[in-house]
Amino acid sequence: MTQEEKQTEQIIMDAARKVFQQSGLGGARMQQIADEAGINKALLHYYFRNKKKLFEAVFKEDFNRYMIPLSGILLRETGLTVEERIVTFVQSFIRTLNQHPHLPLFVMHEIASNPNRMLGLVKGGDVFSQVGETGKPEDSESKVFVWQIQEGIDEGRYHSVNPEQFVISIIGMCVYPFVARPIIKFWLKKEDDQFKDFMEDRQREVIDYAFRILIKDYQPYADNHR
Amino acid sequence: MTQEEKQTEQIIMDAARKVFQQSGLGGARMQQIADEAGINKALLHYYFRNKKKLFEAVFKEDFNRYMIPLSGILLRETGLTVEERIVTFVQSFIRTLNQHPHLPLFVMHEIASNPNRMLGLVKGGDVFSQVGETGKPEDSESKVFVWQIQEGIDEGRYHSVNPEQFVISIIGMCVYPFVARPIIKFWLKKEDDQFKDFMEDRQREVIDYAFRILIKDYQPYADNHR
DNA sequence: GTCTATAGGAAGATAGAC
DNA sequence: GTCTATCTTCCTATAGAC
Repeated sequence: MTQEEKQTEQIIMDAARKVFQQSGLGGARMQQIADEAGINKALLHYYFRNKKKLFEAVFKEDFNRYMIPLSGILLRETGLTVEERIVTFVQSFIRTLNQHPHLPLFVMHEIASNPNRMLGLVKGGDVFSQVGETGKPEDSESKVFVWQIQEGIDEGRYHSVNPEQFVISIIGMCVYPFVARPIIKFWLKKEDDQFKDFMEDRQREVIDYAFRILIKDYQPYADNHR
Repeated sequence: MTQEEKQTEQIIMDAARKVFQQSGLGGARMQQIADEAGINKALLHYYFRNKKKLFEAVFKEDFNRYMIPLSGILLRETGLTVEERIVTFVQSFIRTLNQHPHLPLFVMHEIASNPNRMLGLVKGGDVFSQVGETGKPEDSESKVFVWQIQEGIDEGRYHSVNPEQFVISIIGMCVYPFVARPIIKFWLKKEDDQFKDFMEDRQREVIDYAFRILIKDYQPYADNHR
């Protein structure tokens, strides 16, 4: 693949990403993508054969480049403690999504409209995939975090949360504002810039919430200084 | 409007809802809706003139019947305390969405793809709408909950959270699992029934989290009994 | 009110020149 | 590799019979 090919291919994918994120697979128009890329409709087919293949290329790239690494912070075997995972995850997650605010809704919507095909697409580089034995058979690597939390509960350091519910809550607190972005912008009367600032502040806040939910003697720094 | 008209109209809307929720406005096909309703394509146009109008009817009904009342529990002036609001909201919300799991993603996605038109559609019965003076001018009724929380913080009963961030967190913890339903089902290896049970359990858990984030001397019942 | 048949147009995909 | 022109398919929407 020459340098020029890669460049055009990338221009097309960026244009396609924009249109697909706005309109979804069904609603997107090849003409609109071509216009956005400043090229011709026929060229889209030259590079990607058809609309579905173009979509899958975009989706796969998004999922693998962003969703997988981010989930990995929380779920994969990394040697991090529970607390480190939470801090790193929340910060990386919100910062990344602040750069790509349309990503979550796009990914969620397309997975929902065809779970098997979409989840099938990303198998292989998948955080969820069943990998080798970890001494805890019948379960996947993606449960390490869950076990770590359970351990802390058993040792009496943590409140007795349901680890799976807790994980979903952290992710939810981070993702939801982006999914509901237009509503929140409307409710809080914020423009794009202000929303971004609001989400920057949110990092501290969510970490604080997560720790307060989980850790038994948690005393946030802010409590004595606000 | 006769009884029969209303019935047919409702059949069409139910069919349309199903198809729109699965495919979005752009991806939905009038033929598919007609099939789903067990009637003819032409009849759709007889009742709703065109696709866009049919879509708007469905969207508006969903939003007004479910989203507005639910948000109202949390946000509107009702005489409830903060604690009562949280308990009622989380329970109603999760129970309702357990009946209509596709609702949030549908609503969010369509608002995102055209915020002005969609948010315009629901103005009037809107939780966000600016209504009469409440003694706190320049702000809307939908901020009552925020003020209540601020009051509790000032009185030293609550931790010093950012009230807006806190509200969004509660909603996020409730909504996110439904938005990410296929992924979560996949990750936790749950079927529809098990997911439903998981969400039933989640009610207690989220209320617990919310209280632990907010209330200074919160001692959950479960802590002494698990 | 409900159907069949079809007009009319939009959008994906291809052929072929350059 | 990139374009213009065109084919073909599919879908919305309407006309008109019953």
